[in-house]
Amino acid sequence: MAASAETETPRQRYRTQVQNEIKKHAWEQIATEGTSALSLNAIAKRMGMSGPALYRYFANRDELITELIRDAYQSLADTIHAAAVDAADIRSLAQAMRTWALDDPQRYLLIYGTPVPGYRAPEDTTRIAMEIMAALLDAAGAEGLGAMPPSPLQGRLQAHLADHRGWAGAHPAKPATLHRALVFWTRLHGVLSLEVAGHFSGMGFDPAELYAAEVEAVTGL
Amino acid sequence: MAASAETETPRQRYRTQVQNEIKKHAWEQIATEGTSALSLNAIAKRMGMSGPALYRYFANRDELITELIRDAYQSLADTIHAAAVDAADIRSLAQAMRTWALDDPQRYLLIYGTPVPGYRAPEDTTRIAMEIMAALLDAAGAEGLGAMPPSPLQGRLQAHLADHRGWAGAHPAKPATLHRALVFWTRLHGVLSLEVAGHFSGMGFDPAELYAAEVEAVTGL
DNA sequence: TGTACATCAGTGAACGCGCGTTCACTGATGTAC
DNA sequence: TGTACATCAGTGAACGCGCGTTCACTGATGTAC
Repeated sequence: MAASAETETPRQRYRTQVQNEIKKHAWEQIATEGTSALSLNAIAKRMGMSGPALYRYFANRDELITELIRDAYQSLADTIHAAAVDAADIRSLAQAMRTWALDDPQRYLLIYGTPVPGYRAPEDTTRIAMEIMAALLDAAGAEGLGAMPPSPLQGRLQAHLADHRGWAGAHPAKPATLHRALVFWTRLHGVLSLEVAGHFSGMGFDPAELYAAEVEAVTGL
Repeated sequence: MAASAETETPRQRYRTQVQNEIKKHAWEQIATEGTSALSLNAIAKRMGMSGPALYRYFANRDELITELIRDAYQSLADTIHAAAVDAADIRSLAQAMRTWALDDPQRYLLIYGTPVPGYRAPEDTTRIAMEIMAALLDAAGAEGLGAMPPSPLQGRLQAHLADHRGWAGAHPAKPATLHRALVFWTRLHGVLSLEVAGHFSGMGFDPAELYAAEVEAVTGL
Protein backbone atom coordinates (compact mmCIF):
# COMPACT_ATOMS: atom_id res chain seq x y z
CA MET A 1 0.00 0.00 0.00
CA ALA A 2 3.01 2.26 0.33
CA ALA A 3 3.29 2.61 -3.43
CA SER A 4 0.75 5.11 -4.69
CA ALA A 5 -0.98 4.65 -7.99
CA GLU A 6 1.18 7.31 -9.59
CA THR A 7 4.75 6.49 -8.61
CA GLU A 8 6.25 3.31 -9.90
CA THR A 9 8.27 1.08 -7.66
CA PRO A 10 11.59 -0.15 -9.04
CA ARG A 11 10.12 -3.64 -9.20
CA GLN A 12 7.23 -2.48 -11.33
CA ARG A 13 9.57 -0.60 -13.59
CA TYR A 14 11.76 -3.64 -14.03
CA ARG A 15 8.68 -5.72 -14.67
CA THR A 16 7.38 -3.60 -17.52
CA GLN A 17 10.88 -3.34 -18.89
CA VAL A 18 11.29 -7.10 -19.15
CA GLN A 19 7.76 -7.36 -20.48
CA ASN A 20 8.68 -4.98 -23.27
CA GLU A 21 11.84 -6.89 -24.01
CA ILE A 22 9.82 -10.06 -24.36
CA LYS A 23 7.49 -8.33 -26.78
CA LYS A 24 10.41 -6.97 -28.75
CA HIS A 25 11.81 -10.45 -29.24
CA ALA A 26 8.34 -11.72 -30.05
CA TRP A 27 8.05 -9.20 -32.87
CA GLU A 28 11.42 -10.18 -34.21
CA GLN A 29 10.40 -13.80 -34.22
CA ILE A 30 7.13 -12.98 -35.94
CA ALA A 31 8.96 -10.99 -38.58
CA THR A 32 11.35 -13.79 -39.40
CA GLU A 33 9.32 -16.95 -38.85
CA GLY A 34 5.73 -15.82 -38.97
CA THR A 35 3.15 -15.56 -36.26
CA SER A 36 2.29 -19.23 -36.17
CA ALA A 37 5.88 -20.05 -35.23
CA LEU A 38 5.90 -17.73 -32.25
CA SER A 39 7.13 -19.70 -29.27
CA LEU A 40 7.68 -18.75 -25.66
CA ASN A 41 10.59 -21.12 -25.30
CA ALA A 42 12.35 -19.69 -28.33
CA ILE A 43 11.91 -16.16 -27.02
CA ALA A 44 13.28 -17.16 -23.62
CA LYS A 45 16.28 -18.77 -25.25
CA ARG A 46 17.07 -15.65 -27.24
CA MET A 47 16.83 -13.60 -24.07
CA GLY A 48 19.15 -15.93 -22.22
CA MET A 49 16.43 -17.01 -19.83
CA SER A 50 14.76 -20.28 -19.08
CA GLY A 51 11.38 -20.96 -20.62
CA PRO A 52 9.26 -20.99 -17.49
CA ALA A 53 10.58 -17.56 -16.49
CA LEU A 54 8.28 -15.94 -19.05
CA TYR A 55 5.28 -17.15 -17.12
CA ARG A 56 6.02 -14.46 -14.59
CA TYR A 57 5.11 -11.96 -17.29
CA PHE A 58 2.44 -13.59 -19.40
CA ALA A 59 -0.04 -16.18 -18.24
CA ASN A 60 0.40 -18.14 -21.44
CA ARG A 61 1.15 -17.93 -25.13
CA ASP A 62 -2.29 -16.66 -26.05
CA GLU A 63 -2.04 -13.76 -23.66
CA LEU A 64 1.23 -12.67 -25.24
CA ILE A 65 -0.27 -12.78 -28.73
CA THR A 66 -3.31 -10.87 -27.57
CA GLU A 67 -1.03 -8.26 -26.11
CA LEU A 68 0.88 -7.99 -29.40
CA ILE A 69 -2.36 -7.55 -31.32
CA ARG A 70 -3.43 -4.87 -28.91
CA ASP A 71 -0.12 -3.08 -29.35
CA ALA A 72 -0.36 -3.33 -33.12
CA TYR A 73 -3.81 -1.79 -33.11
CA GLN A 74 -2.71 0.94 -30.76
CA SER A 75 0.31 1.68 -32.90
CA LEU A 76 -1.84 2.10 -35.98
CA ALA A 77 -4.32 4.25 -34.09
CA ASP A 78 -1.51 6.49 -32.84
CA THR A 79 -0.04 6.76 -36.31
CA ILE A 80 -3.35 7.76 -37.81
CA HIS A 81 -4.10 10.20 -35.03
CA ALA A 82 -0.74 11.85 -35.46
CA ALA A 83 -1.29 12.17 -39.18
CA ALA A 84 -4.77 13.58 -38.62
CA VAL A 85 -3.40 16.22 -36.30
CA ASP A 86 -0.71 17.28 -38.74
CA ALA A 87 -3.14 17.63 -41.61
CA ALA A 88 -6.62 16.24 -41.45
CA ASP A 89 -6.86 15.45 -45.12
CA ILE A 90 -7.20 12.09 -46.68
CA ARG A 91 -3.87 12.14 -48.48
CA SER A 92 -1.63 12.41 -45.45
CA LEU A 93 -3.70 9.89 -43.60
CA ALA A 94 -3.33 7.41 -46.43
CA GLN A 95 0.39 7.99 -46.62
CA ALA A 96 0.77 7.45 -42.90
CA MET A 97 -1.07 4.19 -43.07
CA ARG A 98 0.97 2.94 -45.98
CA THR A 99 4.22 3.78 -44.28
CA TRP A 100 3.05 2.11 -41.11
CA ALA A 101 2.08 -1.07 -42.97
CA LEU A 102 5.26 -1.39 -45.02
CA ASP A 103 7.40 -0.54 -42.06
CA ASP A 104 6.54 -3.86 -40.50
CA PRO A 105 4.42 -6.04 -42.77
CA GLN A 106 3.98 -8.76 -40.17
CA ARG A 107 2.53 -6.26 -37.74
CA TYR A 108 0.06 -5.18 -40.41
CA LEU A 109 -0.75 -8.80 -41.17
CA LEU A 110 -1.24 -9.66 -37.53
CA ILE A 111 -4.26 -7.38 -37.62
CA TYR A 112 -5.49 -7.57 -41.18
CA GLY A 113 -4.11 -10.89 -42.33
CA THR A 114 -5.48 -14.37 -41.97
CA PRO A 115 -7.28 -14.73 -38.68
CA VAL A 116 -6.75 -17.94 -36.79
CA PRO A 117 -10.09 -19.75 -36.63
CA GLY A 118 -11.68 -19.61 -33.22
CA TYR A 119 -9.60 -16.75 -31.91
CA ARG A 120 -11.77 -14.11 -30.36
CA ALA A 121 -10.37 -10.58 -30.29
CA PRO A 122 -10.67 -8.94 -26.87
CA GLU A 123 -13.20 -6.17 -26.37
CA ASP A 124 -10.27 -3.85 -25.99
CA THR A 125 -9.02 -4.06 -29.57
CA THR A 126 -12.42 -3.56 -31.15
CA ARG A 127 -12.63 -0.34 -29.18
CA ILE A 128 -9.35 0.82 -30.72
CA ALA A 129 -10.56 -0.28 -34.14
CA MET A 130 -13.55 2.02 -33.69
CA GLU A 131 -11.24 4.86 -32.73
CA ILE A 132 -9.46 4.37 -36.02
CA MET A 133 -12.72 4.44 -37.94
CA ALA A 134 -13.69 7.60 -36.09
CA ALA A 135 -10.48 9.32 -37.15
CA LEU A 136 -11.20 8.19 -40.67
CA LEU A 137 -14.67 9.65 -40.50
CA ASP A 138 -13.28 12.98 -39.42
CA ALA A 139 -10.94 13.06 -42.37
CA ALA A 140 -13.62 11.90 -44.77
CA GLY A 141 -16.05 14.50 -43.52
CA ALA A 142 -13.55 17.35 -43.43
CA GLU A 143 -13.02 17.26 -47.16
CA GLY A 144 -15.74 19.49 -48.51
CA LEU A 145 -15.80 17.86 -51.90
CA GLY A 146 -18.61 16.73 -54.11
CA ALA A 147 -20.84 14.03 -52.73
CA MET A 148 -20.72 10.52 -54.09
CA PRO A 149 -22.55 10.33 -57.38
CA PRO A 150 -25.92 8.93 -56.38
CA SER A 151 -26.97 5.59 -57.81
CA PRO A 152 -29.73 3.18 -56.80
CA LEU A 153 -27.23 0.87 -55.18
CA GLN A 154 -25.43 3.60 -53.34
CA GLY A 155 -28.79 4.88 -52.23
CA ARG A 156 -29.56 1.51 -50.72
CA LEU A 157 -26.18 1.29 -49.07
CA GLN A 158 -26.56 4.74 -47.63
CA ALA A 159 -29.98 3.93 -46.24
CA HIS A 160 -28.48 0.83 -44.76
CA LEU A 161 -25.71 2.83 -43.19
CA ALA A 162 -28.13 5.43 -41.91
CA ASP A 163 -30.08 2.68 -40.19
CA HIS A 164 -27.31 0.83 -38.43
CA ARG A 165 -24.22 2.89 -38.15
CA GLY A 166 -23.26 1.26 -34.89
CA TRP A 167 -19.57 1.92 -35.34
CA ALA A 168 -20.09 5.62 -35.80
CA GLY A 169 -21.15 5.72 -32.16
CA ALA A 170 -20.98 9.22 -30.77
CA HIS A 171 -19.78 10.30 -34.19
CA PRO A 172 -22.89 11.02 -36.19
CA ALA A 173 -22.12 11.47 -39.84
CA LYS A 174 -24.03 11.79 -43.04
CA PRO A 175 -24.50 8.51 -44.91
CA ALA A 176 -22.46 9.89 -47.80
CA THR A 177 -19.57 10.57 -45.44
CA LEU A 178 -19.81 7.10 -43.94
CA HIS A 179 -19.73 5.61 -47.38
CA ARG A 180 -16.75 7.70 -48.35
CA ALA A 181 -14.86 6.62 -45.25
CA LEU A 182 -15.63 2.97 -45.87
CA VAL A 183 -14.62 3.14 -49.50
CA PHE A 184 -11.45 4.93 -48.54
CA TRP A 185 -10.67 2.24 -46.01
CA THR A 186 -11.32 -0.75 -48.24
CA ARG A 187 -9.51 0.63 -51.27
CA LEU A 188 -6.38 1.34 -49.29
CA HIS A 189 -6.44 -2.13 -47.82
CA GLY A 190 -7.03 -3.56 -51.27
CA VAL A 191 -3.74 -2.22 -52.52
CA LEU A 192 -1.86 -2.66 -49.26
CA SER A 193 -2.85 -6.23 -48.52
CA LEU A 194 -2.03 -7.42 -52.02
CA GLU A 195 1.26 -5.56 -51.96
CA VAL A 196 2.27 -6.84 -48.55
CA ALA A 197 1.46 -10.39 -49.56
CA GLY A 198 3.67 -9.97 -52.62
CA HIS A 199 0.96 -10.29 -55.24
CA PHE A 200 2.29 -7.39 -57.29
CA SER A 201 5.82 -8.69 -57.49
CA GLY A 202 6.72 -9.56 -61.02
CA MET A 203 4.10 -7.25 -62.45
CA GLY A 204 6.66 -4.59 -63.03
CA PHE A 205 5.00 -1.50 -61.67
CA ASP A 206 5.30 0.50 -58.49
CA PRO A 207 2.48 -0.19 -56.03
CA ALA A 208 3.05 3.26 -54.57
CA GLU A 209 1.74 4.77 -57.79
CA LEU A 210 -1.36 2.65 -57.73
CA TYR A 211 -1.92 3.49 -54.08
CA ALA A 212 -1.56 7.20 -54.71
CA ALA A 213 -3.93 6.98 -57.66
CA GLU A 214 -6.54 5.33 -55.48
CA VAL A 215 -6.19 8.05 -52.89
CA GLU A 216 -6.71 10.68 -55.56
CA ALA A 217 -9.76 8.84 -56.83
CA VAL A 218 -11.34 8.94 -53.40
CA THR A 219 -10.51 12.61 -53.10
CA GLY A 220 -12.68 13.25 -56.11
CA LEU A 221 -15.72 11.52 -54.71
CA MET B 1 5.25 -49.62 -70.84
CA ALA B 2 1.99 -51.49 -71.44
CA ALA B 3 0.01 -48.59 -70.06
CA SER B 4 -0.33 -45.90 -72.67
CA ALA B 5 -0.29 -42.25 -71.74
CA GLU B 6 -4.03 -42.00 -72.23
CA THR B 7 -5.52 -44.93 -70.40
CA GLU B 8 -5.24 -45.04 -66.64
CA THR B 9 -4.33 -48.23 -64.88
CA PRO B 10 -6.46 -49.16 -61.86
CA ARG B 11 -3.51 -48.46 -59.65
CA GLN B 12 -3.11 -44.97 -61.01
CA ARG B 13 -6.81 -44.37 -60.58
CA TYR B 14 -6.71 -45.55 -56.99
CA ARG B 15 -3.68 -43.42 -56.40
CA THR B 16 -5.25 -40.17 -57.53
CA GLN B 17 -8.40 -41.11 -55.67
CA VAL B 18 -6.58 -41.46 -52.37
CA GLN B 19 -4.60 -38.35 -53.16
CA ASN B 20 -7.85 -36.44 -53.55
CA GLU B 21 -9.20 -37.84 -50.34
CA ILE B 22 -6.12 -36.65 -48.53
CA LYS B 23 -6.60 -33.19 -49.97
CA LYS B 24 -10.26 -33.21 -49.00
CA HIS B 25 -9.38 -33.93 -45.40
CA ALA B 26 -6.61 -31.36 -45.56
CA TRP B 27 -9.11 -28.69 -46.58
CA GLU B 28 -11.43 -29.66 -43.79
CA GLN B 29 -8.62 -29.36 -41.32
CA ILE B 30 -7.61 -25.99 -42.71
CA ALA B 31 -11.17 -24.77 -42.47
CA THR B 32 -11.51 -25.74 -38.83
CA GLU B 33 -8.03 -25.27 -37.39
CA GLY B 34 -6.31 -22.96 -39.83
CA THR B 35 -3.50 -23.60 -42.23
CA SER B 36 -0.73 -23.50 -39.70
CA ALA B 37 -2.30 -26.42 -37.84
CA LEU B 38 -2.36 -28.63 -40.91
CA SER B 39 -0.77 -31.92 -39.96
CA LEU B 40 -0.13 -35.07 -41.94
CA ASN B 41 -0.57 -37.26 -38.89
CA ALA B 42 -3.94 -35.74 -38.07
CA ILE B 43 -5.13 -36.25 -41.64
CA ALA B 44 -4.01 -39.86 -41.58
CA LYS B 45 -5.82 -40.46 -38.33
CA ARG B 46 -9.05 -39.05 -39.71
CA MET B 47 -8.71 -41.29 -42.74
CA GLY B 48 -8.11 -44.33 -40.59
CA MET B 49 -4.58 -44.75 -41.87
CA SER B 50 -1.21 -44.66 -40.24
CA GLY B 51 0.82 -41.49 -40.55
CA PRO B 52 3.65 -42.76 -42.70
CA ALA B 53 1.18 -44.05 -45.30
CA LEU B 54 0.69 -40.52 -46.58
CA TYR B 55 4.30 -40.41 -47.68
CA ARG B 56 3.30 -42.66 -50.54
CA TYR B 57 1.29 -39.74 -51.88
CA PHE B 58 3.15 -36.62 -50.88
CA ALA B 59 6.88 -36.31 -50.34
CA ASN B 60 6.34 -34.15 -47.28
CA ARG B 61 4.07 -31.62 -45.66
CA ASP B 62 5.29 -28.75 -47.81
CA GLU B 63 4.46 -30.59 -51.00
CA LEU B 64 0.91 -31.13 -49.81
CA ILE B 65 0.47 -27.46 -48.99
CA THR B 66 1.94 -26.44 -52.31
CA GLU B 67 -0.53 -28.75 -54.01
CA LEU B 68 -3.41 -27.19 -52.09
CA ILE B 69 -2.30 -23.72 -53.09
CA ARG B 70 -2.07 -24.82 -56.69
CA ASP B 71 -5.59 -26.24 -56.50
CA ALA B 72 -6.92 -23.10 -54.90
CA TYR B 73 -5.45 -20.96 -57.66
CA GLN B 74 -6.79 -23.27 -60.32
CA SER B 75 -10.21 -23.26 -58.74
CA LEU B 76 -10.33 -19.48 -58.78
CA ALA B 77 -9.08 -19.37 -62.36
CA ASP B 78 -11.75 -21.85 -63.44
CA THR B 79 -14.45 -19.89 -61.63
CA ILE B 80 -13.42 -16.67 -63.29
CA HIS B 81 -13.12 -18.27 -66.69
CA ALA B 82 -16.59 -19.77 -66.36
CA ALA B 83 -18.02 -16.42 -65.38
CA ALA B 84 -16.22 -14.71 -68.26
CA VAL B 85 -17.70 -17.18 -70.72
CA ASP B 86 -21.22 -16.69 -69.43
CA ALA B 87 -21.05 -12.94 -69.61
CA ALA B 88 -17.80 -11.13 -70.09
CA ASP B 89 -18.78 -8.10 -68.09
CA ILE B 90 -17.23 -6.91 -64.90
CA ARG B 91 -20.32 -7.42 -62.76
CA SER B 92 -20.69 -11.15 -63.21
CA LEU B 93 -16.98 -11.63 -62.82
CA ALA B 94 -17.00 -9.78 -59.55
CA GLN B 95 -19.96 -11.76 -58.29
CA ALA B 96 -18.28 -15.02 -59.20
CA MET B 97 -15.18 -14.05 -57.30
CA ARG B 98 -17.10 -13.02 -54.24
CA THR B 99 -19.08 -16.23 -54.17
CA TRP B 100 -15.92 -18.22 -54.60
CA ALA B 101 -14.21 -16.42 -51.74
CA LEU B 102 -17.07 -16.65 -49.26
CA ASP B 103 -17.75 -20.23 -50.20
CA ASP B 104 -14.53 -21.25 -48.51
CA PRO B 105 -12.78 -18.36 -46.78
CA GLN B 106 -9.76 -20.41 -45.81
CA ARG B 107 -9.19 -21.30 -49.44
CA TYR B 108 -9.29 -17.62 -50.31
CA LEU B 109 -6.96 -16.83 -47.45
CA LEU B 110 -4.52 -19.55 -48.42
CA ILE B 111 -3.84 -17.52 -51.56
CA TYR B 112 -4.45 -13.94 -50.51
CA GLY B 113 -3.95 -14.10 -46.77
CA THR B 114 -0.80 -13.87 -44.70
CA PRO B 115 2.09 -15.51 -46.52
CA VAL B 116 4.42 -17.61 -44.46
CA PRO B 117 7.84 -15.91 -44.50
CA GLY B 118 10.32 -17.71 -46.67
CA TYR B 119 7.81 -19.75 -48.59
CA ARG B 120 8.39 -19.51 -52.31
CA ALA B 121 5.41 -20.11 -54.55
CA PRO B 122 6.16 -22.53 -57.39
CA GLU B 123 6.46 -21.21 -60.92
CA ASP B 124 3.27 -23.05 -61.66
CA THR B 125 0.99 -20.93 -59.53
CA THR B 126 2.30 -17.62 -60.78
CA ARG B 127 1.40 -18.82 -64.27
CA ILE B 128 -2.18 -19.41 -63.13
CA ALA B 129 -2.21 -16.04 -61.42
CA MET B 130 -1.31 -14.46 -64.74
CA GLU B 131 -4.14 -16.35 -66.44
CA ILE B 132 -6.50 -14.79 -63.94
CA MET B 133 -5.17 -11.33 -64.66
CA ALA B 134 -5.55 -11.97 -68.37
CA ALA B 135 -9.22 -12.88 -67.91
CA LEU B 136 -9.58 -9.71 -65.91
CA LEU B 137 -8.01 -7.69 -68.67
CA ASP B 138 -10.45 -9.10 -71.17
CA ALA B 139 -13.38 -8.09 -69.02
CA ALA B 140 -11.93 -4.67 -68.30
CA GLY B 141 -11.25 -4.05 -71.97
CA ALA B 142 -14.59 -5.34 -73.22
CA GLU B 143 -16.54 -2.66 -71.42
CA GLY B 144 -16.64 0.20 -73.85
CA LEU B 145 -17.08 2.83 -71.20
CA GLY B 146 -15.50 6.18 -70.62
CA ALA B 147 -11.77 6.16 -69.97
CA MET B 148 -10.39 6.83 -66.52
CA PRO B 149 -10.52 10.53 -65.83
CA PRO B 150 -6.98 11.63 -66.59
CA SER B 151 -4.91 13.10 -63.80
CA PRO B 152 -1.17 13.75 -63.46
CA LEU B 153 -0.79 10.76 -61.18
CA GLN B 154 -2.81 8.45 -63.30
CA GLY B 155 -0.84 9.62 -66.27
CA ARG B 156 2.35 8.62 -64.53
CA LEU B 157 0.93 5.28 -63.53
CA GLN B 158 -0.23 4.61 -67.04
CA ALA B 159 3.16 5.45 -68.46
CA HIS B 160 4.65 3.13 -65.90
CA LEU B 161 2.29 0.38 -66.92
CA ALA B 162 2.95 1.00 -70.60
CA ASP B 163 6.64 0.55 -69.95
CA HIS B 164 6.63 -2.66 -67.94
CA ARG B 165 3.44 -4.54 -68.35
CA GLY B 166 5.17 -7.87 -67.94
CA TRP B 167 2.08 -9.60 -66.69
CA ALA B 168 0.07 -8.61 -69.72
CA GLY B 169 2.33 -10.85 -71.75
CA ALA B 170 0.72 -11.83 -75.03
CA HIS B 171 -2.21 -9.69 -73.97
CA PRO B 172 -1.35 -6.22 -75.11
CA ALA B 173 -3.74 -3.70 -73.68
CA LYS B 174 -4.01 0.05 -73.47
CA PRO B 175 -2.59 1.55 -70.29
CA ALA B 176 -6.05 2.78 -69.35
CA THR B 177 -7.39 -0.75 -69.58
CA LEU B 178 -4.53 -2.09 -67.49
CA HIS B 179 -5.20 0.50 -64.88
CA ARG B 180 -8.89 -0.31 -64.87
CA ALA B 181 -8.17 -4.01 -64.42
CA LEU B 182 -5.78 -3.35 -61.57
CA VAL B 183 -8.14 -1.02 -59.80
CA PHE B 184 -10.94 -3.51 -60.23
CA TRP B 185 -8.78 -6.21 -58.74
CA THR B 186 -7.56 -4.28 -55.74
CA ARG B 187 -10.93 -2.80 -54.83
CA LEU B 188 -12.63 -6.17 -54.83
CA HIS B 189 -9.90 -7.60 -52.65
CA GLY B 190 -10.16 -4.60 -50.38
CA VAL B 191 -13.75 -5.42 -49.51
CA LEU B 192 -13.33 -9.18 -49.65
CA SER B 193 -10.24 -9.47 -47.51
CA LEU B 194 -11.64 -7.24 -44.79
CA GLU B 195 -14.95 -9.06 -44.86
CA VAL B 196 -13.38 -12.50 -44.77
CA ALA B 197 -11.20 -11.51 -41.86
CA GLY B 198 -14.28 -10.33 -40.00
CA HIS B 199 -13.39 -6.64 -39.89
CA PHE B 200 -16.90 -5.54 -40.82
CA SER B 201 -18.61 -7.56 -38.15
CA GLY B 202 -20.27 -5.33 -35.62
CA MET B 203 -20.44 -2.43 -38.07
CA GLY B 204 -24.01 -3.26 -38.86
CA PHE B 205 -24.10 -3.12 -42.63
CA ASP B 206 -24.10 -5.69 -45.37
CA PRO B 207 -20.70 -6.07 -47.05
CA ALA B 208 -22.47 -7.30 -50.15
CA GLU B 209 -23.87 -3.82 -50.66
CA LEU B 210 -20.49 -2.22 -50.33
CA TYR B 211 -19.01 -4.77 -52.70
CA ALA B 212 -21.71 -4.15 -55.28
CA ALA B 213 -21.26 -0.41 -54.96
CA GLU B 214 -17.55 -0.77 -55.64
CA VAL B 215 -18.27 -2.83 -58.73
CA GLU B 216 -20.62 -0.16 -60.00
CA ALA B 217 -18.03 2.50 -59.33
CA VAL B 218 -15.50 0.67 -61.49
CA THR B 219 -18.11 0.25 -64.19
CA GLY B 220 -18.34 3.99 -64.45
CA LEU B 221 -14.62 4.49 -64.96
C1' DT C 1 -3.67 -71.02 -67.41
C1' DG C 2 -0.34 -71.17 -64.11
C1' DT C 3 3.84 -69.81 -62.05
C1' DA C 4 7.79 -66.51 -60.72
C1' DC C 5 8.79 -62.10 -60.01
C1' DA C 6 8.33 -57.05 -59.46
C1' DT C 7 5.77 -53.35 -57.88
C1' DC C 8 3.64 -50.86 -54.61
C1' DA C 9 0.21 -49.64 -50.55
C1' DG C 10 0.17 -49.64 -45.91
C1' DT C 11 1.86 -50.88 -41.02
C1' DG C 12 4.17 -50.36 -36.61
C1' DA C 13 8.06 -49.19 -34.20
C1' DA C 14 11.21 -45.82 -33.54
C1' DC C 15 13.98 -41.29 -33.95
C1' DG C 16 14.60 -36.65 -32.25
C1' DC C 17 12.45 -32.43 -31.67
C1' DG C 18 10.35 -28.41 -29.65
C1' DC C 19 6.39 -27.14 -27.76
C1' DG C 20 3.35 -25.32 -23.59
C1' DT C 21 3.04 -25.70 -19.01
C1' DT C 22 3.53 -27.21 -13.81
C1' DC C 23 6.14 -27.56 -9.75
C1' DA C 24 9.28 -27.34 -5.97
C1' DC C 25 13.04 -24.78 -5.21
C1' DT C 26 16.88 -20.91 -4.50
C1' DG C 27 18.29 -16.37 -3.98
C1' DA C 28 17.73 -11.65 -4.28
C1' DT C 29 15.00 -7.56 -3.26
C1' DG C 30 11.86 -4.93 -0.71
C1' DT C 31 8.99 -4.06 3.84
C1' DA C 32 7.77 -3.66 8.85
C1' DC C 33 9.10 -2.97 13.31
C1' DT D 1 20.32 0.59 12.13
C1' DG D 2 19.50 -3.98 12.35
C1' DT D 3 16.71 -7.95 12.26
C1' DA D 4 12.60 -10.96 10.75
C1' DC D 5 9.63 -11.72 7.34
C1' DA D 6 7.19 -11.43 2.85
C1' DT D 7 7.43 -10.86 -1.92
C1' DC D 8 8.85 -12.06 -6.18
C1' DA D 9 12.24 -13.21 -10.28
C1' DG D 10 14.28 -16.94 -12.17
C1' DT D 11 15.97 -21.97 -12.40
C1' DG D 12 16.02 -26.85 -13.55
C1' DA D 13 13.74 -30.98 -13.79
C1' DA D 14 9.90 -33.06 -15.39
C1' DC D 15 5.16 -33.93 -17.67
C1' DG D 16 2.75 -35.29 -21.84
C1' DC D 17 2.03 -34.14 -26.39
C1' DG D 18 1.97 -34.21 -31.37
C1' DC D 19 4.76 -33.30 -34.89
C1' DG D 20 7.58 -34.73 -39.35
C1' DT D 21 10.02 -38.27 -41.00
C1' DT D 22 12.82 -42.86 -41.66
C1' DC D 23 12.99 -47.72 -41.88
C1' DA D 24 12.38 -52.57 -42.19
C1' DC D 25 8.61 -55.22 -42.90
C1' DT D 26 4.07 -57.67 -44.65
C1' DG D 27 0.67 -58.52 -47.91
C1' DA D 28 -1.85 -57.56 -51.84
C1' DT D 29 -1.95 -56.41 -56.74
C1' DG D 30 -0.21 -56.33 -61.23
C1' DT D 31 3.21 -58.18 -65.00
C1' DA D 32 6.01 -61.44 -67.89
C1' DC D 33 6.70 -65.73 -69.70
